[in-house]
Amino acid sequence: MAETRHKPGPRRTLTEAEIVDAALALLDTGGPQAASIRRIAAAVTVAPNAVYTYFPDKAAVERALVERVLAEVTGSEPGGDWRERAVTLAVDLRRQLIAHPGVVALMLSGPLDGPHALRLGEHLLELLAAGGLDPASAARAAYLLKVYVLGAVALEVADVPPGMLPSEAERIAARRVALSEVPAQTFPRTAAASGMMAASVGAEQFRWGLRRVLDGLRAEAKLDGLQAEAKLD
Amino acid sequence: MAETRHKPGPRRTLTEAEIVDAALALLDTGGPQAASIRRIAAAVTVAPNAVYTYFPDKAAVERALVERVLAEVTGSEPGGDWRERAVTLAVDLRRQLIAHPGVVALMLSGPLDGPHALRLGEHLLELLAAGGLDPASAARAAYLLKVYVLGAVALEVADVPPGMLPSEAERIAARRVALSEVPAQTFPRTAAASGMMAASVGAEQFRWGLRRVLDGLRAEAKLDGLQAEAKLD
DNA sequence: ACCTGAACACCGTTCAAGT
DNA sequence: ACCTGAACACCGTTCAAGT
Repeated sequence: MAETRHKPGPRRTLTEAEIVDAALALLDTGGPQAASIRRIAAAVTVAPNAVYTYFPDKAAVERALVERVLAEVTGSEPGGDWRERAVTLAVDLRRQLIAHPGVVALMLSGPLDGPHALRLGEHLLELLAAGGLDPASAARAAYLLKVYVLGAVALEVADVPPGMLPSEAERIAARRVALSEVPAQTFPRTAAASGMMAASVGAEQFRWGLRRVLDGLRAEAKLDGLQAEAKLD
Repeated sequence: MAETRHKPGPRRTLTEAEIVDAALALLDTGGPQAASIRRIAAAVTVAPNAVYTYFPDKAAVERALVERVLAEVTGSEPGGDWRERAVTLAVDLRRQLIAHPGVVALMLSGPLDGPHALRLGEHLLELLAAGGLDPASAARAAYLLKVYVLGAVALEVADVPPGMLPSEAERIAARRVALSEVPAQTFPRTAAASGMMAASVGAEQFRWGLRRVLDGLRAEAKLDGLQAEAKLD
């Protein structure tokens, strides 16, 4: 914490990683408006424009932020049922994204073409192929799973006020309150559903939905399997 | 187009709807950065702070924008298979959101609790109940369908550069180009999948994924049906 | 190459004042 | 109540200059 005042000149005590770490901390604690270039620079005790030595623009910092978070998603070990492996990967990805709600919006604001995004996509395709899906089915299945995970996380995170990282119990409680304010006479089913939904929002609801999606894919995979066998005959 | 210069004073020629329409046009043609309070005000030829007579802050304008777009989603008529009705509703919602890509980010940046959002949610619950799903199953199924539609649209729209409203063919071509740049030696499956994916992105892929989700729900619904019958015995 | 101070063209929002 | 001009505290980004 040495309060060193720096004159202009080469230092290179700063790293891309340090900047991204500072940006992530700001995003987590203060929401998107706290993750400005100027505040990031202040956090690493540097002039605002010094950031542009390391990143061409703010979009590049945001891409690095997404990659930073995706880097910590490991994936699943080979072997075993492909559906279980898919669940493991999806749950792991969800946990990481829920821990950094601000990053979810960044993921959906541009193409997911960074190295770690591609690595996870490749991992998923690999896993599906190992489960016996032909390449075409695996490609569509991987896309569907990506849609499910990102959609579920985005909706889960949408209610979270920026800068707050409440526990799952707190998020569920907050949702319960929000849904209980729905006028029951105009939206009776929505109001009635609020009680059941609130209890199942979160990891449990996520796993349930994921199971439904995988059930839907299983039928497709079987069909493809039959078609493949038919071709072999 | 009379270039009337206005002195301060009550006019009330301006409406909330006019402001929202102007904001939507700016968002569609220029992306999120074009939909600033100042540019919206300029579009309706008014001083920037005049907007605050109609909306408390920018977030309120954004909520109105979401409602404006959701208002045009009709839903499906009663009768017929509930799965077909769900497809109709989902496809209708997708078409409306794809036409206004900038609104998708706004939808995912806060709770979807506006009147039209609630109306569509209620419509979906109604449709599922008419199909024989018990309230608890319908609530979870509705949430899953919401996740799928919003996730699919968000991913589809993520690549679209702000301000461009390319045709579906153009978006498919753009995605093909983007995916063809994936290094094939490090991500072989992703590179291989690019060819198949590119052809199926868009409305066709959307319907396919929706069918998978509905297939997954069908198994669940049957199970619930059996449980309900068992209870009646 | 790396950093600074200063400036530019923007933001959202507030305030006092005019009708 | 509705609108204006002016101002405030911010942005992202660029530029010329220093080491």
